[in-house]
Parts: sequence; C-alpha cells; structure tokens
Amino acid sequence: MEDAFRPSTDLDDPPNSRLFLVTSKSITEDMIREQFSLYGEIQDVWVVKDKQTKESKGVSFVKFTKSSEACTAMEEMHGKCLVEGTKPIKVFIAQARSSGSHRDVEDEELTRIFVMIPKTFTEDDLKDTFKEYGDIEYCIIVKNKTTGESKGLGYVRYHKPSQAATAIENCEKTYRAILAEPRNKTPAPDNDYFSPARAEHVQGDPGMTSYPFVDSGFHTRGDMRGTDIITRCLMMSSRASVTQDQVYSLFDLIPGMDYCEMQQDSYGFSTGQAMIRYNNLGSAVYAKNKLDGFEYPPGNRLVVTHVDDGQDRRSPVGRMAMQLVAAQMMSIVCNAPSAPPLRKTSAGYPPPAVPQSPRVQTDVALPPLQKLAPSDSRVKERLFVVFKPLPLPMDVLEDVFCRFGSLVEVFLVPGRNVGYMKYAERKSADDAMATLHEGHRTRDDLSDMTSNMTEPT
DNA sequence: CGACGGGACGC
DNA sequence: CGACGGGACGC
Repeated sequence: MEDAFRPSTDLDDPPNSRLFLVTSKSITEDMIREQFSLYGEIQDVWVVKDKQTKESKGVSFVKFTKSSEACTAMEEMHGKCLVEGTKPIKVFIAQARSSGSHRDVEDEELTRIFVMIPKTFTEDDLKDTFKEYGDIEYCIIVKNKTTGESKGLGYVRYHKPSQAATAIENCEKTYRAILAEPRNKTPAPDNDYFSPARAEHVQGDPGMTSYPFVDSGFHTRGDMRGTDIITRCLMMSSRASVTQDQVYSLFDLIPGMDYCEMQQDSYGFSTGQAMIRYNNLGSAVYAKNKLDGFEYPPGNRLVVTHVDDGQDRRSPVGRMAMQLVAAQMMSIVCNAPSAPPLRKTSAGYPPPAVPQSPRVQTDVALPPLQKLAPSDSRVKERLFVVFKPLPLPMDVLEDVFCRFGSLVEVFLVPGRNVGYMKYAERKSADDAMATLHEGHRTRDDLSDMTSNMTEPT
C-alpha cells in the first residue's frame, strides 16, 4: 500500500543491488563512496543519522546499479577497516525495503540459481554452460522421480554471491536464471499425480478431459496391484508362432517403442518370445496392461510381463502416474484413423507385417532424424499446427518435426489442439510444411494437420 | 550489536 | 474453425 506512493522509486531494483553496512559512527558518506565506487556504479549512499543530533547511527546503505556489483563490493569490503583505527565494517545485501525483515541476508540465499534448460542437458552440460560465471560448487538437474527424465530445470550453486549474480545478469535469456529459493520452503511438487487436489484439477481441466478413460477393443487385464514390477522393458511369450514383424507391429501401436526383437534359438527358429522396450514407463505399462492376455492370433493368448532391467522400480506414486499416462496412450491409439482394427474377437490377423521402421509412422516419407537446434537459438520461423482430434505426445512431434532440421522447440498450447513448431532456419520450417501440410496424415492422429506461417516471437 | 532519507510532477 | 507458456529440489 505505502509503496504505491512511490512506484517509480524502487530502492531494490534490481533485487539485491543494495548493501547494508554497519560501521563506526565516524564513517562518513564520502569515505564509503570512495571505497565502494571501485566495485561498480553507485546510485546512492545514505548514512543513517539521528534526527536530532545528526550523529551517524553507524548504519549505511549503498545502492548499486547491479546486483553483481553490490555482491562483489560486499565480498571485498566485509571486515575491512575504512579508516585506520576504526572497527571493521560489516557488509550485507540489504533486505528489500518491502520485506520488513531485518534479518541478515545470508550467502546461502545468494549463491544458488535456478534455470530452465533443454531436457537433453546433463549435469555436465549444465556445468559447462554456467562455469564461465564462476566456480561452481555443484549442479543438479530436476528429474522426474519415476522415470528419471529431466524436467528441464536445474540448480547451480556457486561459491560466491557475485558469481550467481553475474550468471543471472549475463547468461542467455532462454535459461531464465533466477536466484533459487532456499531449499526448505514452498515444496510444491509439480508432477504429483498422487495428490487428490491435483487429480481433481486434471479432471476438471478442459484440456485433459479429451483423454477419456474409454476402453477399446483391446483386452484389458485386471489390475496392476500386487507385486508386478514396473519397467520400460517387456517380455512377450506366445505359444503359437508369431513373426518378428507381427510382434513389432502389435507393440508399435503404442507410441514410444524403442526396441523389439524376437528371441531365436540356435537353429534360427522362434522361441515364441520377444523382448520389447519403450522409451517411457507409461507406454510400457499400457502395453502390458492391454496386450497381456490378448488373443493373437485368435485363440492364442499372449503373455506379457515386465522385465526388470535394473532401471525402473515400482512405486505407488509411479504406478498412479502411469495409469494417467496410459489413459493418454489409449486415447491416442483409439483415435488413430488408420490403425488396424485390433480386436480380441476380430477374425483377421491384426497388423500387417511392417519391416523395421521408425517408431513414428506417417503416410509420407520422412527424412531421417536430425539434431535439435540449441535451445537458445533465435527462432526465425514458426509453424502453426492444428491437430485433429488431439495433439500427439511431445516426443512424437519432436521426432517428426526435427527431421527437417533446426527445430528449436515444440510448443503445444495447453487445452487447445494447436501448437507451434519453432525453427531456427526458415528453410526447415518450409520443408516441414511442404512435407506435412494438409492432406498428408500421419498414421497416428496427426490427421488434418495444417500449418501456416506466422511472425516469430 | 545494527535497518530505511531526501528530493520532488510530464509531453 | 483454430492462436501465443512454463519454474522447485529425496534428509
């Protein structure tokens, strides 16, 4: 309220650019200015004095233009004597005026930054990116506890506040670096499917209700309770002979299949077993749930089990999350316009034999995979993409749209069936549109996708 | 122990 | 037909 009277005179802008000094009462503004101006552009020096006596209270404030300057001055000047024979001064980052607190701001709160990074970043990548601003104590990437995937967020702890401040001021804007909140408070988890409040929210979200828990012609096997282990790796056993291609096609109906191989005996005959791996737990859980007990060919019940590959472990929360992911997978499969009519009671054999093919199948020939452009690339062109009936998963879109080169990012507008493919090169966007635009349909539900050009952000 | 002034209105 | 975001850590 009181701040509203002086909106344009925020003394703590940018944050942490003001110092709080405790000095001998004999220290004057000029002495402070003389010493502290070595570290940056000083906007203001204020020695607090008694209203009546005009004597210094031994407290001063020094406002710098930048937080990094203030931090450096603090680090260099704390504990120094400004004048021979006076007591050593104490220097802290001043509490924001609006905070009301007079607690010392500790280095702990000033040395750790929080950044948004590409999901492909390893901790070493993170370190390499941010070490130019100072010695790093450690780097941490926030990962999904269940799948181990990066959430695209990271923490970098520096040794000194000035290093963290310099990183925040000078790193690429795409990292959106800010000071990290201290670790103990506001622990609002984000992928907490276990929380009742969150579950209600998901149900009430218009963007999510389009992923109904409908059942299809797939066999649905009981439950996931009990002692099943949850992994991305599946073993399929069949008594009747099935070919590699049949198994591949069957399991490839679920997005995210990384690997599928029939086991063979020493004579080259099928053992009736196949190993299948997905790139995410949700797909594997879904595949097991739907294909375990499925009759293929009719009368032959397949047995599908998770295989402990030593990577994924069961957990109640993970299981809960997997159910939701599985529901989305189901919807995607159900909505596939040209997916084979896979029904337990269906007469014909399901999927036609498909030789080793990319896990994303489209009606048009796709170029090979290409690396993404660096996430901080300037976006030269964006494609506006409309999905009917539903958007594909992010990773599938990335797989398709990266093939034209220089893809920077896939962005889906939440709750709407539209999104943007951001490219660093105009030609890549043009090529993608030429290949995928209108009339071309992917084998999944990327149908009726249209694109047009808009101005880059 | 050691925490919040002074100045002052635009094109 | 449609249209422009997002942030948190196993003690």
